[in-house]
Amino acid sequence: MKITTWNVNSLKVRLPHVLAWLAAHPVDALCLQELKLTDDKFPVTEISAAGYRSFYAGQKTYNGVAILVRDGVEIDDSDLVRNIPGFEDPQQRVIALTLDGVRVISAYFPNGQAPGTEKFVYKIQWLAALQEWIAGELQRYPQLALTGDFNIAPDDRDVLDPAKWEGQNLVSPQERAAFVALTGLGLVDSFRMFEPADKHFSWWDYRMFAFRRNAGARIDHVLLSPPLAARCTACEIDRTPRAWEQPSDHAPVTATLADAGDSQIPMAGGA
DNA sequence: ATGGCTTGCACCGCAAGA
Repeated sequence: MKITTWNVNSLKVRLPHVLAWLAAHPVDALCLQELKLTDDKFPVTEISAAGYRSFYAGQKTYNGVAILVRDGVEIDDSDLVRNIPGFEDPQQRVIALTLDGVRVISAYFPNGQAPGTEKFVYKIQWLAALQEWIAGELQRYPQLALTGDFNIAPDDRDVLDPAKWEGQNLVSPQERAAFVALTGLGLVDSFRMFEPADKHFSWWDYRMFAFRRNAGARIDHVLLSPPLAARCTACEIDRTPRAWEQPSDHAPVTATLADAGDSQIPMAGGA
């Protein structure tokens, strides 16, 4: 099973990119963020023609999340969830459903603007609500993938110049503590299972030739619960679409899971 | 250096992103 997260920064503008990328990378689940459109404008027909079912929670102008599921993947949408249960919020930032027994969550974490602002306060409150909800979800769904634009660079390897970033939005101690709280629930940063080096990014500012200079940050993540981490064989950031015409400022990040019962690790005492 | 791009909205300059 392959699960991808991609902040597309307007699905209206990026639909051709999404379709082209899916044609080359037929992943099982594509989690999208920043749709920036209402549900009535969601391109269900085009995505269906590409062989994917659409589940989405949109709103006008801002936010909006979706999960595109490849035809043939078993879907249980009886427990489809939009937004964080119990957390009153008009902003559409979360959608979750269950695929082949795997709880897949597409989340668009608040940006936060800057520490000390109202938006930062909202970000911290949202993070606390998310953590509480995820703790419960892990009880119900041992196989869980929390994917999305986290708007958090987990450590100093995840920005180009840590000294310049110190204390700022995306890297502040409060945000990083929230990320550690999620990993404290057992979730594993799948990218770091395979790549210890610094300067691997998933987002680059549109300005100042940031992509060309690799002046970015790693803020898009696929976090896996322990049973899924045990099945994970790769996590890759695809920089290719960032170089396309009129790109999203984020790159897709894909985690690959070996089939259940098809572990890469040889079984002790096997035949 | 609070700029620098890009998007949506709405009516042409603004908010928001990260």
